[in-house]
Amino acid sequence: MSTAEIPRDFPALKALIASRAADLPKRLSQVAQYSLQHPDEMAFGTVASIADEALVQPSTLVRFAQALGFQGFTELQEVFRSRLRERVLSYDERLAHLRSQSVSANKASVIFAGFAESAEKSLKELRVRLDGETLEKAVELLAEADTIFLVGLRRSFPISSYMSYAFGKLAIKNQLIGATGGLAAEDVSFATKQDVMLAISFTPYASETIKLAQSAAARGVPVISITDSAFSPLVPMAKLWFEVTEAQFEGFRSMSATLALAMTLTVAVAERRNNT
Amino acid sequence: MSTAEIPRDFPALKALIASRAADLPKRLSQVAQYSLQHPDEMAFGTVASIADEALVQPSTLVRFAQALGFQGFTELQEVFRSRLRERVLSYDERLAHLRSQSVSANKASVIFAGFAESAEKSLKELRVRLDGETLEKAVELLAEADTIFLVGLRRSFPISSYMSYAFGKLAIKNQLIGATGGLAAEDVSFATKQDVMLAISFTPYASETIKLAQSAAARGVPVISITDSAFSPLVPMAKLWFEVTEAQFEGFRSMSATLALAMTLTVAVAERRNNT
DNA sequence: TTATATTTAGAATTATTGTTTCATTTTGTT
DNA sequence: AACAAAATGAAACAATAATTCTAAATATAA
Repeated sequence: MSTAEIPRDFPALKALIASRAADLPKRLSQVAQYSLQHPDEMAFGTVASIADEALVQPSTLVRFAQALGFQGFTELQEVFRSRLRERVLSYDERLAHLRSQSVSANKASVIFAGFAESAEKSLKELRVRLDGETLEKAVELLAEADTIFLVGLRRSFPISSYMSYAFGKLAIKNQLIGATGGLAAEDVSFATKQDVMLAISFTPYASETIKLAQSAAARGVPVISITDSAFSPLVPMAKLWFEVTEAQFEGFRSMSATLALAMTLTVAVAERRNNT
Repeated sequence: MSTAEIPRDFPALKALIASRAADLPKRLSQVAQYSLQHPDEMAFGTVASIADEALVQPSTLVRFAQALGFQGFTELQEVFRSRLRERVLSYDERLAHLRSQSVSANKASVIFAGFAESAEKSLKELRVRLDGETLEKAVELLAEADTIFLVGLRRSFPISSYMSYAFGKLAIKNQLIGATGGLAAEDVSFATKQDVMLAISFTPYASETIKLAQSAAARGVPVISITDSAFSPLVPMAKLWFEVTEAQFEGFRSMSATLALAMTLTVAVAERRNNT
């Protein structure tokens, strides 16, 4: 153990824990992980309460502290507490810092703040707008589908690919269209009335998405659309449709609200299927 | 004293103390003043240490707490502690509340609220945690890269595919790995020291992502990681790394914060290139 | 001024909490 | 498979800390 430098500030402690965690015994590395994931609890809790939550014995916490070079748990806890003390202070400092910088220098963090802001705004808006009944109907329709065809290109592709991944994990049959290049039209031609197509597109609407949705609808395949306005070309042929208006920043639209809706549909469909 | 409402949150407590301070006995109002001037000490200190600093007897602190309607000092201290973890706590509480609902009602709109909530929590947390300097360095590194290699599978694939799309629109040379099946390792083998790899992976880390990042790093390709903990296997070989902890709901993690970070990197790199 | 009520200080008490010990289990090596 | 070493869990122990109690001091009212 020698007389290694014992960290007195949180960032240093974090680095130490992270580096040591791998070669620590099982329970101790379990504590290592817990400690970085629940730093607040580490700061305020008692040995017993923390041990309880981390699913270890109180003595393990003391050993953990000692393994890091501290005399006991109390000394380790002091570092976690210092983090909270500093955070309150650095809040004001951070703001002052941002204000002074935002004009010129630290451009990237300003951009991040902008994207975070627009994501939050989009979420807030969809919370208000999203119609519970449409949602229920969509879930029901998707739950009864044989195969779910997911269509989304360009900007919408992350959404459809995420849904495909999630449906896959939940053992729900689905077909992701457009992932592999030019075979989209052929893939979709297999869809029948027992299937459902979920089409996702935003301005400027990718023409291929629209064509695919139209041809599917023409053959009687129910289509559910996620799009950004009532005038969208994805609306007319849709059996059900969702309007999601994402806020934009620097010309790029957030996707948080759409993603939240996508996750909702995925999970809700899975639950619906399990309960019937 | 009657059964007045005992404040559980700091703002309410502050108001109560301020209003009562005047008509409290000398020592008690002395404590009142101290408590609002040193809320951190009130949160962390012991009865003895606080009494010492406030120049009163320990018992006075207990009487002060009781005069406000609390059972003892411990109960009062809990409110001061809550102030320091307030932000995070109230989010978790809300999520816990939603989770408890979803078991019974199982309505899709409840699920949506849950995902929206966890998205907002993730964003808020990353706002506090994201280090401006790391961000700047990452932008610089990416801006100077010849080709940007994007590695992200499974859950991270939506992120990397979005970045690939956005980089493409911004005319920044990039290579999306893993989109087309088994050629990943070969694609990556073209990367040189002039390129940069951006690797994205979260628990449970896709083994292929890790292998690709390792082999690239071993050949001297700078690697930037986006991952969810300091223990991630993507951290050791990374030149720079971002920690993004996404809140989860129903076993599915939000991706909003990661996406916001991805968009930030994309746009910031584009701007950096245009300005030099 | 005197009597009464209130407040306070300091010690005594009770409770809680951190630490240590030791038997047991697990892990790694011969 | 047997042994040694390391790690772990449970409980006992020691310390620390919160609370209560009592006597003294102070303020208040008659």
